[in-house]
Amino acid sequence: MDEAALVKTALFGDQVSGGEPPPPRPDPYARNCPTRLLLDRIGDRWTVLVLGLVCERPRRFNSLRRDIEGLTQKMLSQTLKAMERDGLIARTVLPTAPVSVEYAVTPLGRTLCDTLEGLQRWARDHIGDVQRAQRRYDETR
Amino acid sequence: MDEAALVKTALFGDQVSGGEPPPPRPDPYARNCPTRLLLDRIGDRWTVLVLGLVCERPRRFNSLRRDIEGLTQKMLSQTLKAMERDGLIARTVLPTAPVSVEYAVTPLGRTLCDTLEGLQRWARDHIGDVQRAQRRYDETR
DNA sequence: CAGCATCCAGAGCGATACTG
DNA sequence: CAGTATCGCTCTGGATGCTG
Repeated sequence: MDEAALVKTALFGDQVSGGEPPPPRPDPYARNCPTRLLLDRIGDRWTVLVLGLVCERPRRFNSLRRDIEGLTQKMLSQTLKAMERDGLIARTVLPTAPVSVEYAVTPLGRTLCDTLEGLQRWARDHIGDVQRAQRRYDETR
Repeated sequence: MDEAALVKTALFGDQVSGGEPPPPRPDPYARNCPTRLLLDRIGDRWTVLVLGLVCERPRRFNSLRRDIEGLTQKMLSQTLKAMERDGLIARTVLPTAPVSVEYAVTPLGRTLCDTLEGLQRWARDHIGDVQRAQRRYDETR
């Protein structure tokens, strides 16, 4: 299937490469569009929340675990690993007595965090509207 | 019955209910924090993309279907319904020959779209950095 | 054209137990 | 403290076929 190949290979060789004059379609909504790639990474339930906390100040594993309600150890572990892989946070092992690990935001992570702040503000300001809309919709069923 | 579309939103019936005095903690990361509620709604694979297109100009069903690569009819249908419920888009049936339906952004939806634009810009500008970080990480395994 | 119904594979995630 | 490993369920979402 060409689609499989497309997803795997064209990732960033994207529309920047190629000698094509005008791309047949601009494809802002192609499988490999940056927005989609980003959403695949931060669209999960925990990444944004963890990033928010780590952005405030470096954090330890169990500190994060405690502060995010409902976040299990497994998911935190998994989330942190993925974020480190994405270059959003940096992991540092401190040579203390029972070993402690610190997670700090990277410069790249911080730029994302700044951007996400707009989203968080929108959520605070408008989630009420959304919920009202939902109730209204549900009533007319 | 496709119950998946209407994910039961205990949303605010959660801890907002009841007659509890003052929340012992401010809980910016509680289960019902606005950011989490928002992410639960737009964190899926399609909502943001659909919103982006509908924001440009009102769109018809199959128009959206064609322009978003890989989007199936089922998911588009599901996504549109949820977005309408959330008050982000409005659905209008036009009395044409073979019936056509238009989806237009609402004022609320537009404010969200404006906010999301920051995200899309970040994605365009930094997704390359993320991918480079991933490769670097994977190589050191 | 604009959907709905059904089937089911796989991802996501919580619960639990164990380790250095 | 900071994780890893495994099990099993739920939910997402793709494929396919049908309707007004």
